[in-house]
Amino acid sequence: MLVFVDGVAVEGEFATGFELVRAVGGGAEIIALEHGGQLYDLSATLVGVNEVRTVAAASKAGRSILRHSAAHIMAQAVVDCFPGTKYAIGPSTEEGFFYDFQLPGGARFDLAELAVIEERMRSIIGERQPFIRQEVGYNEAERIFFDQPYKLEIISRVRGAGGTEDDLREAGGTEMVSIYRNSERFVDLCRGPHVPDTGYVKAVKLLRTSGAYWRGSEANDQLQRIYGTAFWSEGELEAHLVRMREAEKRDHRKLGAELDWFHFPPEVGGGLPVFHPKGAYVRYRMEEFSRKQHLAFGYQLAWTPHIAKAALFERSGHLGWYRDGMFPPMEMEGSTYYPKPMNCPFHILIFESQPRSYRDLPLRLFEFGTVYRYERSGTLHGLARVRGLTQDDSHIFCTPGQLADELARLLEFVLSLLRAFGLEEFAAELATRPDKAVGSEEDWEFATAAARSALEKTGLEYTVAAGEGAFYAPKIDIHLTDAIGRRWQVSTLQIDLQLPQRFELEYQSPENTKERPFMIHRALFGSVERFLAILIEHYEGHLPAWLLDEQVRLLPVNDASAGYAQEIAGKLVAAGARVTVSGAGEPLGARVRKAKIDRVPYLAVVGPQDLANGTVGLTRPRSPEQRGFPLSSFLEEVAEAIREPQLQLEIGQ
RNA sequence: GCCCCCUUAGCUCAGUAGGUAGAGCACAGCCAUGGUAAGGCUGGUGUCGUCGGUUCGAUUCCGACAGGGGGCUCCA
Repeated sequence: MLVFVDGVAVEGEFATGFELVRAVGGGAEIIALEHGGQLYDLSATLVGVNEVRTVAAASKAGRSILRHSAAHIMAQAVVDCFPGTKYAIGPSTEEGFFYDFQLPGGARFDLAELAVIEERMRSIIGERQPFIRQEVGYNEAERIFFDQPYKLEIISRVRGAGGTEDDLREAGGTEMVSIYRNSERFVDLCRGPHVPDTGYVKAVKLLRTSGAYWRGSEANDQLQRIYGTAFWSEGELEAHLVRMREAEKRDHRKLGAELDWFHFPPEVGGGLPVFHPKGAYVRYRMEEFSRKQHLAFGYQLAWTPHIAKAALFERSGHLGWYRDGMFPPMEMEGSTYYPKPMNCPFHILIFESQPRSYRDLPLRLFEFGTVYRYERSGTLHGLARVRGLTQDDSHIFCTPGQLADELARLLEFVLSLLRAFGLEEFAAELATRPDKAVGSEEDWEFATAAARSALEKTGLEYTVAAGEGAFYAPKIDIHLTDAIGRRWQVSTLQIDLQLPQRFELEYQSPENTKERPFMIHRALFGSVERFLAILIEHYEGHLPAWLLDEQVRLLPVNDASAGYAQEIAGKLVAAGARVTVSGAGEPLGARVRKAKIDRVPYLAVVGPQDLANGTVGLTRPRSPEQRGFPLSSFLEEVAEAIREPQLQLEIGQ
């Protein structure tokens, strides 16, 4: 018999996955099989199956099998350590796994107990308990789980022919349910698949506890959740933990406070940052640079207020579809005003303030517009998720014929501006028509094709997220990868089919007819606040010198060197640098330490020897110092580092 | 919004088995003029997040609320 394994024909008859894996010369790198769109244990029967795909241990699916198995091991450990514990559900997640429990007497886990549970898990792993799958009827299942109310609930839900995806994942089917047993003591309702035995889980770590309601509803029991993660090797786990610590070190909330850049006064309100002088300076540089580039690239500036009457947002549709995301209304002189959640309606008013000709198009409006959005308190996260944010927002009005080119030049502009901030790794995502969408098929088709051709023109790697578009428009999202490999969504380009229609926008065509323009919404940084957060984390607080209010700090070794320091400062200032001199009021070591904590990009110690030789003692971020560095080279290097980046653009205006 | 955890000096944190608190850093003054991540001495610093309850007495115990953190959820 011929069996197709990953598309390759193999001669033979295989009772189980183990036999097949052996036959194709595979080993532990294959952890499960897939056929008929389902994943199966290696121990599952293969009789009558003639086409399978192997699931690599290292693949995403392979890792979630591992982590799901680790969740079972954790549940067994918890039941061992806390007899009488009821266990609920325990899936794998993006980065690990969790399991929800109800401890006897409503007890909670504490951190010390996690270590005990982890220790117990290691001994279960050491026992190499096999994961044994069985299919049993409902009555049998109810007998097995007689003292597990959550499992019984899942069984009865599945039995009632209902059952959610989660229920099915736990129970495994609607005729029979599947269970996994991996010792006399522990059995769980589970669809699987699992690793062959507990010994496959080479590295496991419990990370934190939190509360969670059964089935996510506060009307239900309150359970205790433990999060953990697992890997195929200690090395991978260690790398993951290092990455977590690294991310923690880069946390922009911590660095923001340390650098004295911003904070969130409770008196102002959650998600509403105030920027201190140094942080405000960085913002100012980011914004001025961006404004300048926009002006050079054919944009015109716009400026619009923070609030507007309800009628505007009714007309734009925001009150219809976005009301829950808006700050509540204010009354004045019999009118109702709302803080704006977006800038587009205002820019549209500018477009329609006068009759427009095709000669006016494309009309590109640009604004740093601060918008206010209601984000639920639990979702706020430093500058990355706020309630008052400044979008570097633009709206481009163009003819249908201009759309594809306009998108292409826009993409290139976006990428070159992001590159100017030292970011290098990008990926795009084209989000297409969702099921629930407005507008004609033809319009969607046209706009999506324009987006696609723009992406292909720039050669940017992109994926298609089918059905992920806004209900009114396809969009292109730009993601960037930071210095430690995390992906952040930044820019978004949306081709709007709806607003021009709602506002009945028109322009006069060359044929003297009235035509409807296309509109492109575009935020480049996304929001200034969030982009700053990304920069802080990407650079670990060491932002490029051209953005900073203090670029050079000079440290005279003693008072006798103060004159030399002042002389150098004068030259640097003349070259356009922002310089401070930290005089000999305290010991040099202390001043050096402070400069490093403040992350000043250029730190120059000058003393009598430097004065005599025309040198400085130079320290750059995260590099060893260089003593006796020639002053002239230092001046040149600083002049270079503080220069604003130049955009590399192929498409002209 | 929901769950769990946390909230003591500007910051990081200790502490009181219920009798109104302490360290380091920071800050101020004086001394020290120092060659690359904390020089020395002296000094001031707190409604122990807020409100309520229990108690002779609450920073400590209980409750509510606020703020922060970790998750969940949501993100046209």
